[in-house]
Amino acid sequence: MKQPQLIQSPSPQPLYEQVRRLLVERLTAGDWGPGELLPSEAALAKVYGVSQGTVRKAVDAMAAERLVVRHQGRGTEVAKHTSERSLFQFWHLYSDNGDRQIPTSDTLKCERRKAPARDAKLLGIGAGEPVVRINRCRYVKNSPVLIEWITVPAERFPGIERYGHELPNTLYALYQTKYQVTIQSAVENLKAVASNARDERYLKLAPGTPLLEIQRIAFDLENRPVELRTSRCSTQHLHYRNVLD
Amino acid sequence: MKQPQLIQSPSPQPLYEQVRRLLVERLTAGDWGPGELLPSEAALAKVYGVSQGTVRKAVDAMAAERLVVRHQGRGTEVAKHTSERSLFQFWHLYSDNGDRQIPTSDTLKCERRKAPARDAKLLGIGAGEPVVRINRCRYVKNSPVLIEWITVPAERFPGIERYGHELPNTLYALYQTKYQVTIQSAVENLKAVASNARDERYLKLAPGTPLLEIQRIAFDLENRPVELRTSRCSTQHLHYRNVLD
DNA sequence: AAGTGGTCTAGACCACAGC
DNA sequence: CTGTGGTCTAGACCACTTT
Repeated sequence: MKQPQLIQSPSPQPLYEQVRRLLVERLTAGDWGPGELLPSEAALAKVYGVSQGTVRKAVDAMAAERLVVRHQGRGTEVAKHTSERSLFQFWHLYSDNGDRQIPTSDTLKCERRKAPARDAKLLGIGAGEPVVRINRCRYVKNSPVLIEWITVPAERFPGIERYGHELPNTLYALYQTKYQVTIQSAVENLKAVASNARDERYLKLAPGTPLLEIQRIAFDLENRPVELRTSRCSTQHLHYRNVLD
Repeated sequence: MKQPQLIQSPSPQPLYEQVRRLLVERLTAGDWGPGELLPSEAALAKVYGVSQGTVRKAVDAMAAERLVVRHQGRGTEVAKHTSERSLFQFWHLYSDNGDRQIPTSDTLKCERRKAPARDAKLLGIGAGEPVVRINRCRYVKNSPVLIEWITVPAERFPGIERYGHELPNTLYALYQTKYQVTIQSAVENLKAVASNARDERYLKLAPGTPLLEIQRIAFDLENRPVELRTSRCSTQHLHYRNVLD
């Protein structure tokens, strides 16, 4: 029988924070899968021996982090990596006319290899440990807009290289459903760079076109780095939008 | 005598939302200036005829928007545009070595003119209405890193063109202290572009260097657009960092 | 010591979803 | 109708800052 994991009132951490941590742990452990409903606030309050208001504050925090989605009258759902979420949280490229959509993908390469020192360091693994490297070209309305390289540790995604050209468009949904890895946050570094011959061939560009290069590190629920992604993008008809507030 | 502005319980808006709006209004009207303390939660609860918990939720929301800063034991302070805030909220360029600082500025031009149609539309004013246009070159450790053009409506910033070369480095603090305009949020659109002769002269670049162009629209407390800013930035030694979560 | 925000509780009532 | 989250209250106690 699972015990209510003693919680004490006079402690370094507020109660709602302790509850939040316990819930995130259980969520990470897979006690409730993406799309399922958490127990009701009243039930959780009883389990942890705190008031419903305290549970509420814990769940509010998780909702703010988009770990969970509240539905009045229905319950609180564990967040799923739908294409919606990918679009709103992880896709910042807009057409200049305002359109916005997840582009389609062509997988160019997908193979296992040893991690270069730099990638290994960023992923928090040992140099030379196996990673899978994916190269894709992505299209909006059948026009190529960017090429990207993705590196993930093979250990967290066993056999992912076998998907090859069958890799789905929204990788984060695959990570979540097939490998129980939920991408929770990311950091992107942007630079302007000149296109090289390879860019020009795939993106049909004139030599030396300025490109936007986006280097992303994506993190799981426990803030461990799980994916590196470099995208080189023509901004002739697109722009990267960022809201500061 | 100012009346507690009747608040009714069964209404389209939750009470805490009504309180929040009223507080933001008074804040916009200047009832409390940047750096001052709001009345205590208990006092506000009495004024508006609601419980302290409801005021708390309203103020929490304002704190989340960075309109206000809470200090346990001291009170709740109206947010100031310190260089700190400018740095954390509105400055996304990092040195590749990780450093980060507000660059110094040289004002190249600062003059009144009629708003071009495009700028007028973005600023929500009539075409041809007066604006002030500022051109600056900015430096990190005495190296030029970007040139920027800033356009503000003359009506909101009367006489700002007379600052000329005396314009301070952090304009948003000037807007707030001299013109009671608090920049609250902004939207940035980024593109990679090729440098032109002017860029190359000021930034000491080779012809056709790729630059990061950042177009920003900044909004005040009431979400009205009050500043347009275009920055062209060499990303040889800098990058634009964005955190997604 | 007095005043402030921060946490926590218990309980009431409302709005909505699903049976 | 029942169960869920959403709002609101009143009051207790704690932690911190200021006088």
